[in-house]
Amino acid sequence: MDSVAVENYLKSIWQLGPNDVATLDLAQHLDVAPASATKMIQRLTEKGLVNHIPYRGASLTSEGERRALSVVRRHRLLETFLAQTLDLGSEQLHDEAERLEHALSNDLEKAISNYLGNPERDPHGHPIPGPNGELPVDTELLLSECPLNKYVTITQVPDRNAEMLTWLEQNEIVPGNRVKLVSKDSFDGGLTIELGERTMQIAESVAKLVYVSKEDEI
Amino acid sequence: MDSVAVENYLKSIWQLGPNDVATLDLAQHLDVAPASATKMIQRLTEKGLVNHIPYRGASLTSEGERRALSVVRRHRLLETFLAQTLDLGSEQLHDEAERLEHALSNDLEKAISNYLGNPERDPHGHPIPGPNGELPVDTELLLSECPLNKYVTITQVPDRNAEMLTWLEQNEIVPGNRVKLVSKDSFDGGLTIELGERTMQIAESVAKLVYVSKEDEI
DNA sequence: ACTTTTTATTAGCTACCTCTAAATATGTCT
DNA sequence: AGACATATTTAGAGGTAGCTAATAAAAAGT
Repeated sequence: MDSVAVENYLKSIWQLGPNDVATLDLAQHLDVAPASATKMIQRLTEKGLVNHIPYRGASLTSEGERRALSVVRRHRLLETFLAQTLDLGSEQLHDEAERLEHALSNDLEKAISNYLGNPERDPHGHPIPGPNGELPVDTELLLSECPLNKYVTITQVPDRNAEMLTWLEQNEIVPGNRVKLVSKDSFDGGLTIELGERTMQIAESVAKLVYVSKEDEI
Repeated sequence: MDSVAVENYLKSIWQLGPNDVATLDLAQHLDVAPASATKMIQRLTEKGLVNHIPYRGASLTSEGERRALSVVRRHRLLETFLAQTLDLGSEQLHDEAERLEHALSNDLEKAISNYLGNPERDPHGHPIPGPNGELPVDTELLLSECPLNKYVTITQVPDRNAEMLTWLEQNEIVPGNRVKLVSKDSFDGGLTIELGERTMQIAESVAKLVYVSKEDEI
């Protein structure tokens, strides 16, 4: 089994991918020194989990991706499980799953998935990879890039930033709700959206993390 | 925070205690080489978690015990939580809790305890230490040492050996059930007990791991 | 094209936790 | 008491993962 560190590196490379990931980005994402990231990239390359072109970047091999998706699956199943049983703040969910994901056995993963009815989305709307790493083809688009004046349904919100998540929730930007993109400010990239009766502004940096779907399927 | 290894050593010393624990016993309990146990005992002594008299044995300091009990609390809360939500085989519970206990944050521990109504026993009847390490005074006695021909209530069964646990369950030796000790075979230590309508034999080695209570309180 | 800045890698060190093999202490048996 | 067995510790080494400081490569600016 992969160590906690290895699992975290694989997951981070997956999250920052699928393009070649820069060492500095990876190091910052994991809050380690760049030299540590280089070292680990080399170890992972050795193990055949990562392709690395020195001074260029790193990407996952198919085996590396398989293992990364296994971590993501465990993470999202745990978020779903904890959200359903305990009722924790949405922000807390992520942190707890982050710790527990590395300690989840195959059997327990199955038991949890089963208990939840083998869900395909976690509470933030993120798709849960299947047991063998299958991810549904993503027909969704970013809120920042969706057509103007058309109602769309929010499908995914980011879960990594507790502050942002709280803000999104307070503004009812949660999976399932419908919004309409009214205008894009070409100057600073800010977006104006209509949400129920309200009209509000949302920064492009945030809109780039929210996925929506034109169809009603979620 | 303590590492997984440190937490496991502290927990093992607690389980094998409260007398001085021999290096070899500790090593076997943790499935490591004796030299590894010596090294760790020295590290723990350094940290003030263990008292060690070389060539004699190791025991927990009060701070060491506090931390050990915190691990035990997390373990038993997790067993209770998993037993209540998922329904896993009783044998599986222990193994899963063994992994997850090291990844349980304070907040999640509280949330789980709260969700369960702050239970005082896990599914095997073991008392769950309080948040500050309080353990109820144990008024219970071993099945192997209880008075003859008196009905007693089973309060605790061991959880560390899956095989034994299955056997105990099949024979309805589970917390809550009442038994009567009919006779002790002074030759090999085997015990004859009455359980409902049945009479059966139980080895002393097993009876030494089962606790019973004379009163009805459990 | 050359210099500067940014990014990445290497070198060398530390801590943690493990191991085997060798040395030492303790306990037991005669 | 002396010898043998058992338990414990020390010595020495290896793997993982982190760090800082120094070096090297790539990208950007003038």
